Amino acid sequence: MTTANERVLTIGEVAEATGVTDHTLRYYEKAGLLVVPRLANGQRRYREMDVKAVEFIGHLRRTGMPIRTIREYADLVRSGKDTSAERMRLLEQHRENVVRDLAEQQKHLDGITLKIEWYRAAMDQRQDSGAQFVESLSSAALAQ
Amino acid sequence: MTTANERVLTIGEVAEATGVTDHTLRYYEKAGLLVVPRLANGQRRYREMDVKAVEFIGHLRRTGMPIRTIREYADLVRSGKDTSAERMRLLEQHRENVVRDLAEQQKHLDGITLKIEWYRAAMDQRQDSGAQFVESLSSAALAQ
DNA sequence: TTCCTTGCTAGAGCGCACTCTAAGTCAAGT
DNA sequence: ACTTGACTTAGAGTGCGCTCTAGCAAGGAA
Repeated sequence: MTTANERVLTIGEVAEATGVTDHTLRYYEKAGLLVVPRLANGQRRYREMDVKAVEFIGHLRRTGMPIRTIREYADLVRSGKDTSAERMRLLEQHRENVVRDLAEQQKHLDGITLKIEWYRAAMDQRQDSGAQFVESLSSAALAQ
Repeated sequence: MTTANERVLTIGEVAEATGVTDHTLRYYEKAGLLVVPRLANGQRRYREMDVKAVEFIGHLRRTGMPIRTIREYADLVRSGKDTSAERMRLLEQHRENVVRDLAEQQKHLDGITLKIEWYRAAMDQRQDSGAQFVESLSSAALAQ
């Protein structure tokens, strides 16, 4: 079922390929996110699936999933039992969180955009009608 | 120009109103994000504009602007000079960063959604055709 | 008066996710 | 034989943004 002569990568090659430092790769492994096979001398050799796992961990991390939750997911994957339902539930829960966060960030971004537009209006105004406007602008900038 | 009898709030009231703890409000002040007037006995009294500032800081923080950058902005606001152009530039720079981050997060979210759909397909498959599928599912879950 | 609440300061502590250091192993190249 | 470079470990250190503690002061209610 498994392909016998799979191409394997050193930790340095995986770091290069994924943009995750070798330090962090070891850290992920120690944290239980990965289990990577070793040579007799102890060196790690990453299979294609390990690299894919690192990439998927990237998706989870960069959407704000904490290491400990990724670990829970990884534990489910390795439990031997069929935990697909739980894993799916965990991912769906996370997706909901991310969608909510994105919406919230968008709202905060709108607040910032409004302020930028206010600045632009203020500066246009000043160009038309002299420096008078500047005073109220200064005090209002963090406040308004 | 300034309204004389403005309503002022204690730190506790501002904490209540903004959802930022009193500890954090003091921390923000120490970090140079706020300058809040005091009573003779040293207690803070927040004006309407201070509360607005806290809220705007919230927009910046929750879109990932570091404290030190918010401090730069606050310093510009308080510099006395007309720094509106710089302030606007700083905010626009931040907005660009946020827009880029949001797009990137969306991409990572898509990767997660794909995996969820893969699980759903796998589970549907299993329902149709027995447990055979489960094996490959387990090993592929972090990898695929 | 005594208690309770709310405030103050300086500074320590925390949780997170890395990030780096020290000291060593190993294999290949010159 | 020696150097180089990539790897190994355990564990310390870092940066960020809070978060909390200790010890004190002031004001109002019972």
